[in-house]
Amino acid sequence: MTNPHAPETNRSLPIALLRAREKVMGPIRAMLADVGVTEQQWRVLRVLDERGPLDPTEIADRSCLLLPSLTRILQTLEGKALVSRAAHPTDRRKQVVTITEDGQTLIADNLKESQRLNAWLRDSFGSEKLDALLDLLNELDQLDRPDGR
Amino acid sequence: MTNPHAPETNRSLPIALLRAREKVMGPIRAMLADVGVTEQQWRVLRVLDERGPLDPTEIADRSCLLLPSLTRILQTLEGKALVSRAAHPTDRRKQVVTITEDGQTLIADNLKESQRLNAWLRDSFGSEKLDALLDLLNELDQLDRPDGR
DNA sequence: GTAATATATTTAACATGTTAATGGAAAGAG
DNA sequence: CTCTTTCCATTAACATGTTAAATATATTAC
Repeated sequence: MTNPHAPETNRSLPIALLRAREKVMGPIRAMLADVGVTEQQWRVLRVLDERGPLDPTEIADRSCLLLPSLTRILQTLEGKALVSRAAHPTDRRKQVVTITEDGQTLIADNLKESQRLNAWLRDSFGSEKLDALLDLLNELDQLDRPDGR
Repeated sequence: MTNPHAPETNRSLPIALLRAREKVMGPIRAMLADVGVTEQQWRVLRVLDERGPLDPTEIADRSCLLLPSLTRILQTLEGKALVSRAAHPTDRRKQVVTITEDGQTLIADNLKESQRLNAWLRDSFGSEKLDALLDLLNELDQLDRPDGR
């Protein structure tokens, strides 16, 4: 059974986005499960690794997480000693989150496999189609919603 | 701030799918919140309304939900008297879930607004681009994953 | 017909999504 | 300077996502 889905739901954009995301994330989740981090924890670690120490609000924006979720994720990551937190030097409302050496090691150990999965996607789906898809998704993201939020 | 996202994350397919989904679902969620049902509960009700009584496994497949989630959702919907459940006539492992009149009324009362939001999307994004996007997403969904699952 | 296997659904446990409310700290208005 | 407002982060409460285990029933193999 290659495609068990009814034709009508194939034309529902929310469902199509859901299925596509599951297709892409499945293998990545499997890889991360072996290391003991979730997809969201991985996103946070990568942001911190790429951009250096950040405050939670900026982490949330860059990793597409809501702050309440991020709060819990940072607590988990701190418990695993993959990140550390310090008070902001001037603004005492903020804090500064930094990836630890253990965190950087975890990223380094799995980046190659992650890139291999990306390469698989680009190869099997086609480079032109992948770029076209990304362009369309980014265009869609820039629409103004009817309720203006 | 129209587009606060760093350029590199715009080329990450999982993130792009996440953002696009949020863009499309935001207004729908707002509409459903007024009625007191979640996005997932709405999907279940629509499937039952369109296809008639079904067993949980088929509902899960058609509404893109995992069975443990669906179990809880059906309990909630049954508590709200929007669906009813009965034993399967021949196979006692299965059950048959049916949408109630209240459930059908809820669908009818909100279908027009839902269609209005779909029309907004098609108008503002463009009919050709929307179809192209759906085609690409469906193609992506038919790839075989490298881990074969 | 019984044992082994497979299927349908539920439960459990933990993580995240989502909205609202809270508490503490900075910024602005007067 | 004080009052109000805004901002940052957390907590709370409830719903769902995800994987594994449990339960009950059906099917298959022998």
